[in-house]
Amino acid sequence: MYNTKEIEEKWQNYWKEHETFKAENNSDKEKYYLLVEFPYPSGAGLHVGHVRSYTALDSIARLKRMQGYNVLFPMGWDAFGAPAEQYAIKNHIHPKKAVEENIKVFKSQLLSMGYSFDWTREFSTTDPEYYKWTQWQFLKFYEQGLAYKAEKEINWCPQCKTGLSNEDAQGGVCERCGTKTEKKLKSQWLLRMTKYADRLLEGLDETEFLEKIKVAQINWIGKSKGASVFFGLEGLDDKLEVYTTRPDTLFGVTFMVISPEHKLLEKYKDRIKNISEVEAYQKEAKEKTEIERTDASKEKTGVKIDGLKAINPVNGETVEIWISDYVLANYGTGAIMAVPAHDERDFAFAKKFGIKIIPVIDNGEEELTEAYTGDGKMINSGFLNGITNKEEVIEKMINYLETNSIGHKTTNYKLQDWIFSRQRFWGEPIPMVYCEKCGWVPVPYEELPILLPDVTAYEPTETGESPLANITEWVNTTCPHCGGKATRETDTMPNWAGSSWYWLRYMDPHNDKEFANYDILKYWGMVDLYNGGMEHATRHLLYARFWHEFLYDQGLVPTPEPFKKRVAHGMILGENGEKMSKSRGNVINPDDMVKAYGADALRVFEMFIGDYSKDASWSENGLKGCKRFLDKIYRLKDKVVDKEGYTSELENIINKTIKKVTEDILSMDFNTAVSSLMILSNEYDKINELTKSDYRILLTLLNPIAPHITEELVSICKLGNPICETPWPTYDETKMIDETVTIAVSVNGKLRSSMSVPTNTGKDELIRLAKELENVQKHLKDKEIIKEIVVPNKIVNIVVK
RNA sequence: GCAGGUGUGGCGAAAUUGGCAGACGCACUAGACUUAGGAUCUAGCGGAGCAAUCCAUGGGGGUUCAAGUCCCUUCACCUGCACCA
Repeated sequence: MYNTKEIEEKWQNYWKEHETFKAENNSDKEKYYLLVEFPYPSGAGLHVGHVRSYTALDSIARLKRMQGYNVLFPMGWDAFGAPAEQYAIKNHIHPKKAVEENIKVFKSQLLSMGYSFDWTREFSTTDPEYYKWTQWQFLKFYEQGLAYKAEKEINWCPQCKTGLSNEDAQGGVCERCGTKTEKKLKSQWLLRMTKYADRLLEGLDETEFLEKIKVAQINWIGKSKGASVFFGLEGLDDKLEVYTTRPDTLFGVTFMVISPEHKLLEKYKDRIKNISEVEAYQKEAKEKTEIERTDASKEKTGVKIDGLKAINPVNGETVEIWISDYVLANYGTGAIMAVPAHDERDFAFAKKFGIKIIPVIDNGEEELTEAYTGDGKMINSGFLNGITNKEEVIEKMINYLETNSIGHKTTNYKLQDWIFSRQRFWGEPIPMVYCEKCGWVPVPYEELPILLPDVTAYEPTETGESPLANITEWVNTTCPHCGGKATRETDTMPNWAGSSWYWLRYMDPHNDKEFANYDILKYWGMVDLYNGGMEHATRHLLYARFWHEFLYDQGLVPTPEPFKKRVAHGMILGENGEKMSKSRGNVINPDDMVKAYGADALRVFEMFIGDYSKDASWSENGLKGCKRFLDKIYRLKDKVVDKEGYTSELENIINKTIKKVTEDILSMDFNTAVSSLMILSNEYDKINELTKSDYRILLTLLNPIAPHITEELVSICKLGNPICETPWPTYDETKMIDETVTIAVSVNGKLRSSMSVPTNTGKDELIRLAKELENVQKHLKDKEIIKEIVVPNKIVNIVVK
């Protein structure tokens, strides 16, 4: 009937030649900034999941443009990092080359879908012109003391042979390869993200993120309020600091627990009589994976330290110190005061090792069978006895701690500083130089970018060093400070670095003086709508917000928060309802679908497939149905006669459909937008003649979702200028009023009949008409009418007894 | 365990926010046209019943003239986080 490929290429060329989708940096128009997460140009190419989210935002972009907005809808490539590097290693080509090839494929696939990206703003994070500014921003972090090098126990992936951030090692497994991570002590660059913990929490109020995304971020930041308490060490002029959220239970402390990594153990090695037992436990803990260690259901283990005892500062009692892996080294102070009566974990530990349990909150029971965590009257607690209000007790205790200098109020976060070093070749070199004399020295701004060398070996090394360490001619340099011999930092940045500011570069992508001009940043402001996967709710989104808040503090960007609204698309699952994967053999290649049914049909189908935010299973039959819908629209052209103005009997539904489609696309209810267009086309199908206006409005409304075929039909039928160059239609409320409405009539709430009456018929009249209906009379017979309810234009309900 | 979410035909889903449950599409059934049909058109399509009618939105209870929608309770599944002191 028609050749989709020909039509699609024709219009894709038209848009390119006419620069239809170019966003203007100097414009009087109101701006609208739509952002989709830029993809990794992996060897696998475009996924039908990409098609879903890109089509969604593309249709909004197209509609907004027609509504007169200056729309920024850019696309680029997030090409540093492990996937690109592994692809290169596997295929024995340089990552740079691999990235180039993959981008080419990816881009041609995106072009074939007809997306309205402004391609003049395209860049890759691996372009030296781009990563120059990533390095530049790192130097800013360093200048402000927010980038620092520290010896730190990090998550190490033995498979990838690189360190990972906490965010990349969630659940104790490497996010890339699924290998269980190990703990490894390494000197690392870190970004002081903890300094922004509160800002990252407060900033959420300025956004319209989905609730579940906000919750995920709040949980990850993990703010908790409590107190630091200093326990004395018996016979020593030293203290053991613990963090607790329940200082009110201090009188219930019967032992202390420190993590196996706690520095106290090294410090007082000589005093500890059972040091070999302690060391054996430390070794055991180290060899366990994070998963094994943090399995809450497993039985508690631990060793009592013989030779070190703590003194409870509120009652002077001596308590034993234990080590156990249920206390984590990297949270709080790595040490806890244990209150077995009121903490489940401490309770389990005390039961196992026969430690005494002293209740300090009265729960009314004789015997404690489990930790009591509720409210109650304070007992066994000295000056706190008798108080029942928990908040009051906590406040009293904190006051006591502070006046006696044995503790103070503190806030704690689960969020930790961002581990920013990767022992990898394919990443932005960290622009730092190490000099024997001067220590770590930043590379001067004018020397940026520090380019990655062109070499042949980029496999990770066995030693845990970056592959760059082997390239001596690159590593050896002079100190920018003293001019003496120095070496470059050989670790590279994590691949989250490039994606932590890319939306800013899109606004001013060719600027070689600054990462982006401030006035231009000010014009575009915040990203209005940012779409991406749920998997980035705590990582990319947290890093990006942190980075942006920092730039704001430096006066480099105009707003504290980067993204106004964040939405997440549901996954496209395989036809069998499982996640698409090569091993399951249920992967659908968008290229094949475009070839068989055309880009428009694929776009329509993915919008029609279901609720945008929910997962949906692929269905080739569903796609065929959407192709049939487009074919039907194509056939409608034969009914078009040379007349203008809407056919009067269609006027009502046309106006309703304009309203529905406009609202649905903007609120991302794409499935119902498509369905209302199907309904409209079904109406067109029922009549013999269509005016040019009738046909054009249908094509216009469908255009954001199916841009090629609709433009082609406007052109074939000579319906005027291309849709993309004309304004989006408005609707006329007065034309949407129906002349007659169908009223449902029920008796005792059960539907008995219905009637067609003029719109806005009065209540009394409706009741009168309703009672005349045969089936209604039948149900009213010999009954007493108690109540008559009328909802105008909707329903009549007669209640009888 | 905590947090967020979802339960509606054979399937994907709608439901103007308390007012005719199942729009639209898929699959299926019957028929028409056809050398042919993975094209098109017509009709049907939650269950039971010849019918009037009855039963149906995970289960149970409640509010109401009226509940998929509101309240209580319970079950199932998904997705995060999880020994965070």
